[in-house]
Amino acid sequence: MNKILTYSTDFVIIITKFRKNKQKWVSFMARQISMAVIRRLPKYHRYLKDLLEKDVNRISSKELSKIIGFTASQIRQDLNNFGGFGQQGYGYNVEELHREISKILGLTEEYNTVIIGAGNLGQAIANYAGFKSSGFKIKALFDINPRMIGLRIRDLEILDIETIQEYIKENDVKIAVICTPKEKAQKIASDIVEVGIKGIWNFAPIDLELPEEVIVENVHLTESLFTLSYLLNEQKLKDEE
Amino acid sequence: MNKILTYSTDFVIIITKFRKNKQKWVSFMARQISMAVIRRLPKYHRYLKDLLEKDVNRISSKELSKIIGFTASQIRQDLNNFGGFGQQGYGYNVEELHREISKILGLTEEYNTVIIGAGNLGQAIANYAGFKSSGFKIKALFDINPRMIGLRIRDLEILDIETIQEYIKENDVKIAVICTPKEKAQKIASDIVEVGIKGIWNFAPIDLELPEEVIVENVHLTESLFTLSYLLNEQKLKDEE
DNA sequence: TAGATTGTTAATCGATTAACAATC
DNA sequence: TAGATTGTTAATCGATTAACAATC
Repeated sequence: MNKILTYSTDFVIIITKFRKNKQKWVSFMARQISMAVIRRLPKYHRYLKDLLEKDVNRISSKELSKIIGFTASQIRQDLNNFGGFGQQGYGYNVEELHREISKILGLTEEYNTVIIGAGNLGQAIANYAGFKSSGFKIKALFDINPRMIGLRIRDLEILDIETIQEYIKENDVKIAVICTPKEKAQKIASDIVEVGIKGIWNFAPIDLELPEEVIVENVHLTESLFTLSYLLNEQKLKDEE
Repeated sequence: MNKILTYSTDFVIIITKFRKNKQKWVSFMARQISMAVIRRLPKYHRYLKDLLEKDVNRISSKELSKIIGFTASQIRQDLNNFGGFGQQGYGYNVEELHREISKILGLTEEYNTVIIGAGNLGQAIANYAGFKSSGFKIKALFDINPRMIGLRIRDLEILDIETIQEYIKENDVKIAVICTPKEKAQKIASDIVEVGIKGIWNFAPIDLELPEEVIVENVHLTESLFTLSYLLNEQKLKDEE
């Protein structure tokens, strides 16, 4: 009897905590969302934004299927992982759905961010417009090359890599973009995680070894290029038949 | 009887054609290799190169599993899609396997390549070292901005986008890297495919609509960044529990 | 109301993992 | 030879697709 009382008290606490926030509730229930679904979310976000800009205000899974290329069934399954955003007989409200997916993607959260490596790629990313629709705020670049230190990319200063740990602590930086050569990447990653970095957007061609609670998203350009190479070769063999 | 004769003649021709090239034979048999497998190949290639550089000359699927993070079973399955590269009781010869995967990836094929869009990203890619281990030969950059036309990035000239169709035809260009704003990407892609482009490495945040025989490999940076954002948010909710 | 379309369960398909005979 | 490890078949797991009752 005592046990049942305890359980139901816990249950009331949980229900109260999440009543006003369905997304948190769903996350708490934590039927782990598969990476396959997660990686489709940004694409939904992009297509919904396009629709918004065309002043479309409602869309059915069937219509969306036609433009985005997933099956209608998959679209409904995907969205239902996060809540019932649609309405029978009507479909989905484009603006609402876009807003909800923004929230699910965490685009409303802000993160102080630094770019490590101020070479061509680091500079390209510093100027990258894609950041503006996210909560990542670029604060500075870091480089090892004395000739670069002190220079500015737009309104961002290039700082000495030697000072990065201090900077991260003092400026509450949570995210880093790694654009260094692969030889430097692991050491730097370990160093910055030590002082509070929670997530890394990694462009170095290496698989970083870090504590599992640190989120690493890789952009392995070589792997993408080699995949292109494979597919070209395959197509070529097909043509020769 | 006639039919059987015909069949067996065909068979002899096929066998003869492919006797010396197992990879072509396997491709011809065309049990379609899944994208999941294809996208793992560059990672095998990278880890095998690392092993080569460390003068390791043999490795078992079990050992490789430990460093690359796929199961030993998956490694053996993956490799066997392309041929029996291993030896019972011994494992795989690192140098041979690396060479074979290079061939499978088509890294030995050469492709004249152009970069379209000479902004930060286009320049970063023009300077990108990852190309050197592939067969993609960058010949020129193209831009719409008159102030950029005529400038040089390393030893590459920036040419007028207006002249691109002509250039592609005259220089036997087969591959293009698209680094333009998304508004320009579709039009340019259609234009260049018209004059012989076979493959596109697309950095514009749009899904290009092109004939199905054209190979498109997308690098959608925003989608990668938004995935990072999602995972950070998820981790945050976990921490708050 | 009738038609449309969702949310959700069940069926199918494909990819990963396990197991083991073959063999170096 | 005995031990190790592959290549490959079978079992499992997970993701996608189909179907349909609920309901706007």
